[in-house]
Amino acid sequence: MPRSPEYVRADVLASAQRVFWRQGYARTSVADLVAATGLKPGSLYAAFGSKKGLFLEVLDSYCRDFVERVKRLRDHESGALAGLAAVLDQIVDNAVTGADRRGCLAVNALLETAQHDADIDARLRRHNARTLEAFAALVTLAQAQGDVPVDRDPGDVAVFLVNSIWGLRVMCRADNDRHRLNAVAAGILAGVSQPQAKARFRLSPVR
Amino acid sequence: MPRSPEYVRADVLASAQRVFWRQGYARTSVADLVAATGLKPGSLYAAFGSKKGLFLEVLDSYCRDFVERVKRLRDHESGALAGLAAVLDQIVDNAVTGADRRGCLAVNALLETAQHDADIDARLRRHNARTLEAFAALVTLAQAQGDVPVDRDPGDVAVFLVNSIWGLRVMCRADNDRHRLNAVAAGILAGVSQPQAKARFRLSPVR
DNA sequence: GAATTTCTTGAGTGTTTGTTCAAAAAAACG
DNA sequence: CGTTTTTTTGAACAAACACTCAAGAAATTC
Repeated sequence: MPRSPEYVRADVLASAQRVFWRQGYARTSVADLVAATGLKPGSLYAAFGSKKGLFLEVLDSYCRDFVERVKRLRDHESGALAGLAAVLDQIVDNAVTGADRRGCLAVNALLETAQHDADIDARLRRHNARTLEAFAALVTLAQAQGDVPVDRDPGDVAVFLVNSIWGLRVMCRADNDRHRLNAVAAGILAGVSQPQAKARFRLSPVR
Repeated sequence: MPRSPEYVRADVLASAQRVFWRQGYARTSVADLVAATGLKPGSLYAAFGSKKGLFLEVLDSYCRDFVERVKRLRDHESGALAGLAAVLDQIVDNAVTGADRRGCLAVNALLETAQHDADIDARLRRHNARTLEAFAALVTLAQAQGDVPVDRDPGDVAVFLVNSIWGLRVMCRADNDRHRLNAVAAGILAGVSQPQAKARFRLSPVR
């Protein structure tokens, strides 16, 4: 007896993701979403509850895909570290050619919205934790492959890596000089494959 | 014959900065600014032209202060690199204690607004360039002080540094684990003081 | 102290926002 | 084909938005 929806949920999410990614959360109006998805307001609200509900679902699928891609780096033919290098390379290349100046949806959302919304904040913190785990596993593999010194803590290397990549996502939006961005990528890889360094300065002063 | 204003422009900018910093550009309404500055809409618009005009002036003063602070690191008593370490330390400490979860106004604006506004974008690109210059000068000094290998290009080290700091500004908003953030800071410092590394992977593939 | 110029005030502008709802249309089943 | 159930539709809503303006207040100059 029931009528089945005409749209495919995944398609709607993909369209909405494009708009949110390009414009950010606040600058995307429901009218924009209506235009992008082809769904009228009523259908959108029946399916997702609210603009924020739709955004949360978009964000979830983005984060899932992201971690999935990181995990897949383990299978890179030239080794895990080479896979990582390829990713950095792609980020730089996209930034320079201007093909993708949108940065990372998760990073954008973290800075734009997370502080004002507990739901979004919680998701992004969890995403960050999962990303760290995935990178730590990647580092462990790279150690087994002889590309990362075994005396280094995989968690420490992972957090350095993720930090650098978040930075690259920001830097790409203020600078598209290939030489400079390549220097960053090279610095990151060097930082990963160097041996454990002794701390030269006290890092947690008592206050 | 003229009447002089009752407010002090610098005070108004400082109040507005606090609000913009905490809430971002889009989430800050003119009503918020009226409440924070004490100026009624009419006076605000007479003085700054528009909400965006006020924001641009706030952003300019923030960027000026920021670069100024970086330049002042040259005078640190234990050397330029130690000054840098102290800054990283302060960022981590603020993030952990929760005293300052606002991040960096410039980074926030870059991700929230720059792509949609040519004026803001231009300012932030210039700010990025000036920041890179200031850090490069700092690196050159640190080389003279024996804390950074002299075979490294100061510009390359500077862009690595700035990239890492932008990353830290992002990471701090998704994570406030002291151990992890300290690992990042240590990784950055190690990355700066290590000798020139040979590239292990090709970084600019032809496409 | 009168004249003049600027600043202050706050109600009011039209627009855009996210969201709702009742009616119409369409699919699935007996 | 008719009944039932769900989706689709688009007009309409109140709230919030950035911004304006005319009138009154205050300070400086002559």
